Amino acid sequence: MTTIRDVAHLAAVSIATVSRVVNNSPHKVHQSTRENVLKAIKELDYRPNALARGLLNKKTMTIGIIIPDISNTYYAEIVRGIQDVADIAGYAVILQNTDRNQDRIVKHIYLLREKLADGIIFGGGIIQGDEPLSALGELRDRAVVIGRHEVNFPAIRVDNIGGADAVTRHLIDLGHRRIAFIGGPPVSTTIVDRLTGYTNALVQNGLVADSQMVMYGNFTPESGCRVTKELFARKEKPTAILSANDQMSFGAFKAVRELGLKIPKDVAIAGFDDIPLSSYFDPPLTSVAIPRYALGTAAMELLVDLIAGGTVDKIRWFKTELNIRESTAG
Amino acid sequence: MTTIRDVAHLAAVSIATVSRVVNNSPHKVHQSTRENVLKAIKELDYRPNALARGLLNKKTMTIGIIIPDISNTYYAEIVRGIQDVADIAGYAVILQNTDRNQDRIVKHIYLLREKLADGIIFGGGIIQGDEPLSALGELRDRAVVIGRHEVNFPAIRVDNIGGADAVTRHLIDLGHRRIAFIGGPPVSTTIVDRLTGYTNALVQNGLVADSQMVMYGNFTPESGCRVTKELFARKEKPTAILSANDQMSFGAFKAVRELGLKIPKDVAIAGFDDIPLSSYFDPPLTSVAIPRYALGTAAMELLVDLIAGGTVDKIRWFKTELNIRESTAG
DNA sequence: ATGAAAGCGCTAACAG
DNA sequence: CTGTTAGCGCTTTCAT
Repeated sequence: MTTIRDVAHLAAVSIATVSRVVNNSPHKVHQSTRENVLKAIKELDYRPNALARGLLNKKTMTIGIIIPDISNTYYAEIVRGIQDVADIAGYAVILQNTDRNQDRIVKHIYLLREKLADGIIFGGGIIQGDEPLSALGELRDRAVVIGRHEVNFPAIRVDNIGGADAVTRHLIDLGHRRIAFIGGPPVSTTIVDRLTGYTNALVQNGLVADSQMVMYGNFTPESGCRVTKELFARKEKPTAILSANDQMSFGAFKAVRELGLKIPKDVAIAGFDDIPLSSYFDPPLTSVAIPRYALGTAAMELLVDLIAGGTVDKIRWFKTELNIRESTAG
Repeated sequence: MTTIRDVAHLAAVSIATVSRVVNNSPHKVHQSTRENVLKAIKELDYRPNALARGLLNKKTMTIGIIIPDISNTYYAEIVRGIQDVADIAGYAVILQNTDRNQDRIVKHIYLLREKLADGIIFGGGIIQGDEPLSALGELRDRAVVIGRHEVNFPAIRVDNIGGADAVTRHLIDLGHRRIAFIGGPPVSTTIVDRLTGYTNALVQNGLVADSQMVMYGNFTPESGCRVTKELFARKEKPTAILSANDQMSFGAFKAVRELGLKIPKDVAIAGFDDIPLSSYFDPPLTSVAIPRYALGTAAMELLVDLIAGGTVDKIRWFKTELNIRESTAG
């Protein structure tokens, strides 16, 4: 491995001069000296050691992302947004999956601290309790969260209540009165908000929020299918189903097909997320779109600000968008 | 930030002793001393600085993954596999998206080198030319690739030829004679292999490989839809379509529906990847499954070996699996 | 069993 | 304009 010393030797200058050239230091370096150094650098294929650098100036140009699961498209697109901004800003990104396991969250926070990450983004899932907080240490004021959390870090939030309200109203406007809601694990604030929006819309339109009509899946299509079948095994059957993500909606599609019912004639179905494939199902799915990629870019931009200036207490809201398709309409 | 020095002070020992305790060094440390140190560590919430460590022993416990696009499920699951193994082995993972841009690949390799990554995995896309190779420097023998590349690093490969052959045979066995193939960008070795398998199967069954029947999309459902419509605008229409990924198959579904044709009665459709939603479409899609997650875990295991022992020239093959569903069968 | 000290590769005063 | 040097936090001989 070639070091700054090797370059200094070859260029017959001191290591300080090499450092100045490498860092485009304001310190003046004679043009010819600079060229010599540059030539030596190229010849030796020299790359400054980022560890040594970081050790000195406590800045590693590395940030960490902590998310539940990268293989979930939702988070993957957030990460993509984060990455793209990080890339431009010159940050490397360390990715950590947690599977919503609090112990792993804490472990990963510590790891990021050891590596002297310049900042951290909690991309989803829930941060709760004191442990993660105390684990953060000096990273505490270099953290951004996406979503609604107990902690009050600068945050990127989505108007899930508004989104759920809008899609529920849409179903009500179509004449539906028995609208079922399929949630995910009820610990998620996202789910809580979507359920709240749904309930609000019902109540404000003079309908009863029947707890019998609320079921919980686990975000997979399988669970959507299973839960839908349960719903239709009741005497009071729904005429519309809103599920907390598209995957479960497609499970519902399957269940409904197997029951011999038609969408949207016999039952209307709507989802959340608006994944790219939603318009390719038959019928195309009505869905509440979340600007996932933008969530990521915004989070990283916020973090860059935070690292640079120490801005705090910012919350940036994102709106959802209701994309009406044939699974509820035509 | 608390350092080893602070701990030494509080525990009234030397920093050497603290280091021994922290690293469970074979060097004997008296039990009572050890306990004192441990107490001080806990009290100060001390975490060893990984940069300083890495600087000294040239080992950062960090590896890099270079992939085309994390928001693509295919790669996301590979990354997940890599991460899970990395996590257990104690490695942090730096993720880099390239969008198949060679300049970014090179830039990211350099970055990983600067950060003294212990190893690197090329998770997809193509590594070509000398530039990436020379950029690797000392990382050259700490690299693993997934897929078939010009470079000959230890590799994880998928039997795409066999997979394409199997699904094509399946279509032939069903009586199809005009089978179209929708590929992705033809630079991809994956696509080349799938096309090869398809062609082989045709030829070995005495059919002509009609170049008119081969189209190229770009992996999106939109492109699948567009290309399928083109196919059906010809006089010689296909009776079956094999596409290089499921996304394009679903585009084909849409095109076929719009043409008023029935699947599989009028046209059979099969894809590659077998994404989770494939069995939720109507009809469920026949698809060649790729063990994405296993590809990731295997790659990371290989890299761990490489870092540890310097094993080389290993290639590990993975088989595909043909999942027959109603889009081709009954 | 413990400590002192060298030095990993680099940057930033401080001299000259 | 260029060089010398201290020291970032840590591990590891080498002494004691």
